[in-house]
Amino acid sequence: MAQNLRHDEILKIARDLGKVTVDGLSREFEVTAQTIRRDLTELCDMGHLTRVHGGAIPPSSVINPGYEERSLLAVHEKEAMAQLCASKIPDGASLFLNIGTTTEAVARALLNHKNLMVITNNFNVAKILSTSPHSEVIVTGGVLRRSDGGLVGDVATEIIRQFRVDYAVIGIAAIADDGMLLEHDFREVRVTQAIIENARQAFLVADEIKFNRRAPVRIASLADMDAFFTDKAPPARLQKLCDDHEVAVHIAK
Amino acid sequence: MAQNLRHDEILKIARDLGKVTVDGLSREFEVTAQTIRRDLTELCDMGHLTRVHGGAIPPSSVINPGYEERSLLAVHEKEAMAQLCASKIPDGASLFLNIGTTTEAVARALLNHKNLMVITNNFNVAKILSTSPHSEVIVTGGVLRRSDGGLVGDVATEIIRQFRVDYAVIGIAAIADDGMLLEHDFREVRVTQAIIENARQAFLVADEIKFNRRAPVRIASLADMDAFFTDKAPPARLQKLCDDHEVAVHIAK
DNA sequence: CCCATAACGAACAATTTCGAACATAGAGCA
DNA sequence: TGCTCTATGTTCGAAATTGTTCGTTATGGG
Repeated sequence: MAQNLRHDEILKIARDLGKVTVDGLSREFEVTAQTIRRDLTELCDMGHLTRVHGGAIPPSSVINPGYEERSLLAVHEKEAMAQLCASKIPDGASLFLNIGTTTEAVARALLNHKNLMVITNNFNVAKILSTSPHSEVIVTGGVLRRSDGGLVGDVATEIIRQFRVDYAVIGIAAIADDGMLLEHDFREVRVTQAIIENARQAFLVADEIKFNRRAPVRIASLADMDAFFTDKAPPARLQKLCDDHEVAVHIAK
Repeated sequence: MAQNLRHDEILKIARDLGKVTVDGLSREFEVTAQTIRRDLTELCDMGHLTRVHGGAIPPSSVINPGYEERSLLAVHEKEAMAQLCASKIPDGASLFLNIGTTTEAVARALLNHKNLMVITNNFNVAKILSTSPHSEVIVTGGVLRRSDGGLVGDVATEIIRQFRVDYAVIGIAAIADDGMLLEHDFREVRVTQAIIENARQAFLVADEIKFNRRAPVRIASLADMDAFFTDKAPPARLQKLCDDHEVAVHIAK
């Protein structure tokens, strides 16, 4: 990885000005445009810049601050899982969707459903579904957590208890070996538990990554779910747990 | 993924000013209007802006179909009012913002303030302010009303009562001759009243149009406000009411 | 209601930028 | 010295962007 002399400087300029141009840099460093293009190509491959015609800009500075990278992880798998999950939810159903990028994917997959009633503490889910004229969206209150669009706070629990819905669609941070569902933030525990308690059926949606992750806060057990949507066959122990507790396992594609 | 050198900057300008014009941008970037039109078309296709005749505005109301068709003129006046109102709110303040497109404009004008704490039952306001890393946003829960992004429901009142903030920024549907502040939906009455009660100062923001409108539900009186921001001098009777009750009247431009 | 004006979008031409391939220069090393 | 390796310059056809023109469509004023 031969770090180029210009690279640091280019990044600095890009951050200062919000952009760099091939032409400007080639004059600045007194090299040919082609050399600058090669620099920019490398910097973009490393993810430090985004290439545009005529130059480059810092990666998605306005388009979607920070959040995008995480949601880009395994887009296709998430999409397929979400579609599968959505296909099990009929038109006219009422449902909860909790915090997490996975549930956002489900929200997108539900855009063409009709007459849904969706209750969510996920600001992004509300944003997505608000574009569909077919469904009613109810948002729980709370502090808006910028990192993931979560609405955090106890009021959510109260609002959720006012409903008794058909489905709960749950996304989580990690699944332990023994089937424990885990989250990072203890404030979400009660909310998610309330969601599970007040739904007739609970669907867990979690991609393979969650099998190998850790998180500190215990929310519930995989055994409490009615269905489990994922993208790869789960480890044997989890599969057995599902079999023992009659949790339907759906693997996308 | 057809990103362009100008796109990022156009979005920034649109967010700062609440609008962009084809003419203004073509001068700014020194390219022809047609090129700017192409840029705007792409940004709109990606959903980052909403096109209007002569320019584009942030899609703060993807939800609100009527709003998109309004002319840039109205946007401009609202913007001036909003800027004026925002200028009276110091960094570090806590405030309520209620439902209405006017308060959305104020939210945009507040984007560069630091360390604000904003409590709102306006989904669009939350969306706008969530892009700023400087402020904390708290949303009340409720049913998401697609027509204007309002969060409707009684929980809002409860949440609001948990706070005692510095400023309440109130937008309303109409002002009667005698200074009554009016709304269309009775469900908003208690929420807005709670907002006024729990703020040290109440700011009313309303453009000229509101003087000549009618609405059925009484919320409060202009006399209860501490300041009134508008874009044209109000009718004599209202002006007198303000004078009598020490309501500061601020007329934009 | 009609008209003048501005804004719009499509099509085409002119220009700029891109990336690949190849050439060149200099550094490091046996 | 002769060799290799890397960074850079050069050239050129392809692709993308931009400017121009023109007929169509909104908007605001009489």
